[in-house]
Amino acid sequence: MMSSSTSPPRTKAEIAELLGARDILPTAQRVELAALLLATQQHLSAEQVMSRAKIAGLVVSKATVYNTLGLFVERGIVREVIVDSARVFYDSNTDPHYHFYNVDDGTLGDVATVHVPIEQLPTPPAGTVTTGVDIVIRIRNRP
Amino acid sequence: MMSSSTSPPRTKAEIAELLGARDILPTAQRVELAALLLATQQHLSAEQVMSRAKIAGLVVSKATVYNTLGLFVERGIVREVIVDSARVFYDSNTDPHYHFYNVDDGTLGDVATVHVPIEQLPTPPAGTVTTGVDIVIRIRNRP
DNA sequence: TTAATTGCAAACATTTTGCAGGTTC
DNA sequence: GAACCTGCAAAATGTTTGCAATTAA
Repeated sequence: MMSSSTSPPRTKAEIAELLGARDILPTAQRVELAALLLATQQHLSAEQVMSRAKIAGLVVSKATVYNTLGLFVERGIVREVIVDSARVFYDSNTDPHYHFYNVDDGTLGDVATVHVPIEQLPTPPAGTVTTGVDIVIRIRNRP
Repeated sequence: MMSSSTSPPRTKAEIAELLGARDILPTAQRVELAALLLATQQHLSAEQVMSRAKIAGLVVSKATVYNTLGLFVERGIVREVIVDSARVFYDSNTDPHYHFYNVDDGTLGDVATVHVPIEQLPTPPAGTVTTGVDIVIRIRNRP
């Protein structure tokens, strides 16, 4: 199984291939948004994605940014991070890991799973299955 | 230090006292909302609080529910739980613990900290301090 | 009586949706 | 050419706010 710690796809062809592998029709907007998102390991809100797209000269509407981010989450291209009721963050690192969330900045940082060794997980309630474990370490700038 | 696992305050006088201890003026709406919230250990969204208040025959506006929940969070009467981008949950259990989140139901369950033994926490980035650790175990109903 | 609180409605921010026009295979 | 995608604007959600009327100490 390939890890997203592999160096990011660089060419549009590589990105188109990556999208195709997840049954995503690689339209111009999707390829460019994926290129933007996957360029580095990062955590961006939808609004940040839009502003970076605009800065990069991309022609994408707000609706398409939201639709595309939703599709990318559904297909495992990026991961949703829920730490703040005000907005969703999209994480280009889909490998298992946890997060620091700076409530002063509104910025996210990665925490490798090895840094939070968990001895055991509780059994989920009867009739349910565990689909994931999210750990958020909330931090503040020191006064 | 008192734990919220103590049996809940029952009388309005007890609740008023509890609010007063946190420098919250115990108005009728606040006392009734606190009584509703603290009756048992539970996880309610603002909308659920409003609907239960209405069912209980309370006279409270939406603005007051939101203002009061915000105040209660700030003063440690209840705790915010962020697991879903669509709404905030308010947890009447303020003792340290983690959560199951059933994404099918939108329901929360408690997980005692002893059930997720963490050997160590990572050092927060320079210039920051850790203010809390949230763990959410996402579950789904078995197919 | 003076400050604090409430309620209503309007404002907000984020995200979703309907639909006409454009694109892809 | 059939299915799918995009963009605009409007709608939907959940939450916050301005302000006049009410209540608390």
